[in-house]
Amino acid sequence: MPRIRHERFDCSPGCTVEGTLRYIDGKWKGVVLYHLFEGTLRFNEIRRRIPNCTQRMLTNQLRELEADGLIARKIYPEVPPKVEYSLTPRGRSLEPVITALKVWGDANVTLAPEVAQVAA
Amino acid sequence: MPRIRHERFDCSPGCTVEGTLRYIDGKWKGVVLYHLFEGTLRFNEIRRRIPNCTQRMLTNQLRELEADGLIARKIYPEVPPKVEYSLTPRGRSLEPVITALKVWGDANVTLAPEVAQVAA
DNA sequence: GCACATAGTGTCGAAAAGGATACCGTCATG
DNA sequence: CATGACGGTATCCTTTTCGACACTATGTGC
Repeated sequence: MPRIRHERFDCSPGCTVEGTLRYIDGKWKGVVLYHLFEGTLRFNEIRRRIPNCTQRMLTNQLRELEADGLIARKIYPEVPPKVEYSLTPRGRSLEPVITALKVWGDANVTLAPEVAQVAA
Repeated sequence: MPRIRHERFDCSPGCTVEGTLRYIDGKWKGVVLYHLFEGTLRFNEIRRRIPNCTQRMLTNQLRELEADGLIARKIYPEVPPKVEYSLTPRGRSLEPVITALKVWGDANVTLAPEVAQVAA
């Protein structure tokens, strides 16, 4: 269930800002979208890219993104199961937003020391 | 206390995206920032602009924004008390991000029917 | 027969976020 | 004397979020 920040967006006038946040808020949604910008991925491919996210949480986040019309879920009736996730046009339209977030973050977010070291 | 989305931003590679979200996540932060883009405001001026936010929550959000270096709090030693809030340069640098969120929201967020009616 | 991969679901519990309400001191006004 | 504006705190409680862990079904390979 998505977190309902405000039942109605009556907090004027930043309301559509909050409205957008509602879509990408969720602990792993930003990262999931980020990876899907690169192309269609299967469930476990996403999982391997986000090792800190539990299976249950990933399923949750994917379901919410799907319910919000940002990603598409395609099931192949095979065994073992095969499910592919991809962005919808609406989801892809979020790219400038994610990019803006990333640009600011690259300039302003200080990584934890040990992470910065790994990156260095 | 700010919501710690990840203790360390090791969720690569969308990490700085999440890092930015961490700053503007908080039920009323987006709206508060939005109002402060227009200029310096006193506590109760902000309060009146966001009637659905309780006093306690507003104080919380302002404290977090201040701790994150996004807004400045200036206290005038007067009585009755006077406290002014304004954006720091770092806070102002978030404007393109908030704008990106708002642009997407304006295009993609459907307002609740009764709110849309009022706006019409 | 056993483990493994796939893509999940169910249940439990801890922690965090957020809302309601009451309270604080000081000064000005009526 | 009571009320209101100002900028908060303190306390309590509920809701939401999230992580841990176990469990499911089916088919393949050893």
